[in-house]
Amino acid sequence: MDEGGRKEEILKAAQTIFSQYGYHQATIRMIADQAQCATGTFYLYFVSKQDCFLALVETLYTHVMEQIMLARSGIENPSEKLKRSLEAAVDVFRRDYELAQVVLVRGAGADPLFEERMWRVREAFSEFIVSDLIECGVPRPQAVIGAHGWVGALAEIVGVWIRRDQDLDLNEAAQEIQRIFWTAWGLNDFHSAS
Amino acid sequence: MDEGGRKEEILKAAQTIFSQYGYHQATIRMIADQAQCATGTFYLYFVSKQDCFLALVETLYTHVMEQIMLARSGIENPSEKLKRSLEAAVDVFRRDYELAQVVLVRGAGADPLFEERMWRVREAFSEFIVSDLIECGVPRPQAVIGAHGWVGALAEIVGVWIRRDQDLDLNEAAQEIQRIFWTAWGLNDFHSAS
Amino acid sequence: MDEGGRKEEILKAAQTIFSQYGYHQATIRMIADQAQCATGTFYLYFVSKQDCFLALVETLYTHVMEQIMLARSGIENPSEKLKRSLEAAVDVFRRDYELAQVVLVRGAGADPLFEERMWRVREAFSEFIVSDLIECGVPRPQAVIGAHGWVGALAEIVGVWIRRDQDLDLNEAAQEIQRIFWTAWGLNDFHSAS
Amino acid sequence: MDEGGRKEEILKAAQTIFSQYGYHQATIRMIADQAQCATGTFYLYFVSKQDCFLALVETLYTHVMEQIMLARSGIENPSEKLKRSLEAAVDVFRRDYELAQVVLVRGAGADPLFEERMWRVREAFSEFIVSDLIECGVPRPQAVIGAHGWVGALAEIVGVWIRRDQDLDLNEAAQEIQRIFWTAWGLNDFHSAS
DNA sequence: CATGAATGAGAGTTCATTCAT
DNA sequence: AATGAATGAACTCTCATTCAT
Repeated sequence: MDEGGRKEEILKAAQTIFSQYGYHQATIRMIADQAQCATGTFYLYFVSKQDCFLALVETLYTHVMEQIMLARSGIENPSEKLKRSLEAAVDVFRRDYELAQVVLVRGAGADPLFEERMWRVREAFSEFIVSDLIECGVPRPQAVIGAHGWVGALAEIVGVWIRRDQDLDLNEAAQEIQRIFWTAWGLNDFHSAS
Repeated sequence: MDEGGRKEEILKAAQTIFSQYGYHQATIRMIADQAQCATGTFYLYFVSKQDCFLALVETLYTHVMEQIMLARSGIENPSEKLKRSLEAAVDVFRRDYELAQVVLVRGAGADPLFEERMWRVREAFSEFIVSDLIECGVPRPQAVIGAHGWVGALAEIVGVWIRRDQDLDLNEAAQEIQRIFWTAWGLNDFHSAS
Repeated sequence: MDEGGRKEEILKAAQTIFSQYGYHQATIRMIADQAQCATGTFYLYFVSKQDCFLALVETLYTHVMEQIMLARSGIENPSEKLKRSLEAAVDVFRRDYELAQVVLVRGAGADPLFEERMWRVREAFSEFIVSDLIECGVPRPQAVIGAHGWVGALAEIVGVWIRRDQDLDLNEAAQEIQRIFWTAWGLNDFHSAS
Repeated sequence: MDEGGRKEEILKAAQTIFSQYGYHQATIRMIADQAQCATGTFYLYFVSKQDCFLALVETLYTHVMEQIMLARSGIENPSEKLKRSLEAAVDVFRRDYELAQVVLVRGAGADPLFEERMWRVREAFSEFIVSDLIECGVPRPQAVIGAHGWVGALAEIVGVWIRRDQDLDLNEAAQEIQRIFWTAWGLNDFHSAS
């Protein structure tokens, strides 16, 4: 059948509501209304409000990781891999606009539990970059700091993009950020991949 | 001493509680307990929970701006001004550890009102950087993106530093971030100012 | 039976509690306890405590107006219409003992909003009497004052009746009040309608 | 000295505040501000908020009774005594506008305790009228009901007068009410006293 | 599976009252 | 006598969660 229906419907509704109201302002009632179901139905698919929010965080994480893996497959050159990875991540944010808003903007101070999870995601993402940078010849200490900086820079850009209702070319901005870090590390094959 | 100021006591307590629990998990009762006063006393000094939180946000903002102004006074060289501004900001975060945590980490998704306020602060900070960069000869479009990226990178570094309980040299990291952006824009007087 | 209607149950409980304690001494918990439900349930049916109280005021108002309309239907003689109207009103108070107590006795100084509403009701009732009196040939200025006086006299009688736990023949008293005003205005068909 | 100062000042302030906001909306703080003293000072003169309110009720009661006594002194004719008593009472209300508002309008549903006191006052006033009426030859049962009706009618008129900000000739209205009851009881010396 | 009425713990907030100064 | 900062009990209202249907 067209199963996968109900839970995904509710997740979609939750995403919309959370992105609009934030975690605490959003109520189960709102989500249920948006999903056109009863509040009780929500609890058939999710243990709690938290559980549902975390599911969204996981979804974004999974999407990002999937796309990154896809973008890297078959590429040997480490700087090219890194470049494509970042492009893939930004692409996911651009396509999953609402989801990115929920996780990157609304999730931050919502709850210590989410923060924990979100930081693990960022950390994971950073370590990814770190290993690529090391392969590119950047010494580990600088690579670690640079990776965090890069993640932060990207998140800020995405945040600005979301807040300004996309009145900013996310791709262009992401490329400028990339150029900055690229130049700083003397990775000279920058223009070959554009 | 004499006063010490009841309001400051409560602000200090609020800072501690908010930094530990986040805005929504924190309760007025917790704050009052921490400040060793009754809940009613809290309301002698603050109109509401929100009001108190915003007061903390403003405090950090004021501290940062004060220190930046101080660091810039008498400096002519634009890249030197920029460098000192950022160092001053990072210094405030390092000294006001808890406060930075409340505002930068917990405040984000807590409430639409706070988000609004925090983004305005970040925006203000960015525009600061933008004007210095332009003075340094960076074209405006790149300056804008770069400034946002820089703010994001710094915030992330501070976030990591806070989360890891300061197990990271914040100064060193901030300098590495600075080096990255500096190099990317070809600002060659970097070492002359150290 | 089936329902009985949760809302009606709560209204009944509120009526009992309000009549006993007055608006401000009554708490939502008292009402919920009386209605044998949780406090949250109260808020499924009423927006606020005020809303619930006003609902009771409206109920009495509606009952009175309904019965008055019924009593007047098909009657031509203006003094007869007036007489029957007043009897109908008194009848409602006698039957809806508690409700009358809530609205007429407890509602007065409880809240500016209620006062406003209650005075509008009394005003409406007065204007009713005024128009009948004018039809009976009483000049408008006297009719207006007389109508207010009549309403006040009746309210006082009902108040006394309620306070003395009905140890007073309300009907008899109302008729004596009527006789007084009737005589004063020389309406001589008094006995023809008894 | 000009003692009698402080307590009377606070009573005056309380009267103003209670008349404007009603018993429950009024706060000790408001009264203290109006009296230009500290909240603690309030409690030097009154045991509680209730105590202060009751003092106002007593004040009005005393004023009314004093004036009535004065108006009756030396008068023999019972209907004349009654007439002058009522005129004296209405006069007090007219002069002590605010106080009348506090007691007659705001005090009603404020608190079971006040209601109790207020009803005793009204009862006392009624019994006054009753005894005069009996002297005038009105049979006791009718006199009792009539007296209550009269009190109610007067209170309503005063209420309307207060609510409409005195846009109504209170004296005239009171006289019309008097005429009504007078005529109803066949007291024919009405015009001799005007 | 689905419902949505019912729950009740717990939040923010107010304000009459006290008491050290 | 006068102060006003401090108190804390008690209130109204919210909303995540449950469960009988």
